[in-house]
Amino acid sequence: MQRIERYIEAATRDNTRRGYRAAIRHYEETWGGLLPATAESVARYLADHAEQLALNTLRLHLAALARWHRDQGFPDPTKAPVVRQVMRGITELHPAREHQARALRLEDLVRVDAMLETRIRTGGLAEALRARRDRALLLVGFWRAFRGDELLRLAVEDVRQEHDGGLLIRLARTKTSHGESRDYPLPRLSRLCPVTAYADWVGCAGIERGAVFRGIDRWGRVREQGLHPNSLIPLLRRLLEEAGVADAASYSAHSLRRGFASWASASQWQLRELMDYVGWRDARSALRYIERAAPRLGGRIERALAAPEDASG
DNA sequence: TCATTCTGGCTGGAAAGGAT
DNA sequence: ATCCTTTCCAGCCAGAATGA
Repeated sequence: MQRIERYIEAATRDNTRRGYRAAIRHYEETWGGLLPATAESVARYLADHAEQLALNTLRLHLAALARWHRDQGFPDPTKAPVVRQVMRGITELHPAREHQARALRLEDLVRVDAMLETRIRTGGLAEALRARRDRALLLVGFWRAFRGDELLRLAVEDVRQEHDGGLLIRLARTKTSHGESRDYPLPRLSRLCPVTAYADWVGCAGIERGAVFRGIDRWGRVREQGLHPNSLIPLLRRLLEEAGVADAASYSAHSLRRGFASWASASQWQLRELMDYVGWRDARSALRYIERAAPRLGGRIERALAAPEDASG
């Protein structure tokens, strides 16, 4: 019995459970709804929050309510026609304006890297060590376009030296792959090299197993555990701020992933290449970034007009 | 000072479902 | 059969409080 529960537990991430719990609490306590709910009350609940909450949040709350009813063995009121119609109406009247993380530009990466380089050469022991960590974090994060959680979950056991001088990183778990792990190559570069930065950090910190990116206290002692996911954003912003990047507070952990994707699309990477490298299975995910680089499209068309060419595609 | 914890709200991405 | 939309759930972000 206990074994079953263990697997059921593992089927849903903590974060999802947390989100659902919050949604149910919101329905019951904040709004005063009764459970099990009727389709009409769910529709009213949605209408009452249509102006305050984002469309995606309403969808999340709906998913939580559906899940609750399914789990308790009640009919699911969220699938009723009224509810669907109300959702459609909200979509119509309050269209979502989604906010995307700001892409980190290569020139800003260069600035931060230069600053860290200086610290490594001239800083004190603790300062230089921290600079080594930050540099590895930044360069691996950017060139591999990892999500924040993937970056912080990285362990030295997952990293293998390749014959060509690059690294091969095995991620056992990403946001979208559950069972199987996947290998991501990390190339050696002539400048802003993530492989060198990684080796330098791991070597100097004497990390032989476990988390790659760890906390460092003010005396320069490296912790056993990895950095907490919530520490990444403040860390990154501080680096950008110190390097003099304008509007440092507007960047986030996802800016590394976005930054790489924007750079790649601006550097004429093909859609397929980008999808394969970053690990997107759906072209639309990659297209989002390419559309961001749309101003360049004009330039490409101009060039193509100026230099008539064959119609190979 | 450098980092973690907590929790509400939001975005992202694959797969299922539906329309044509 | 193909394309588009919806669903579901995973992770991202903010910001304040709290430690070592």
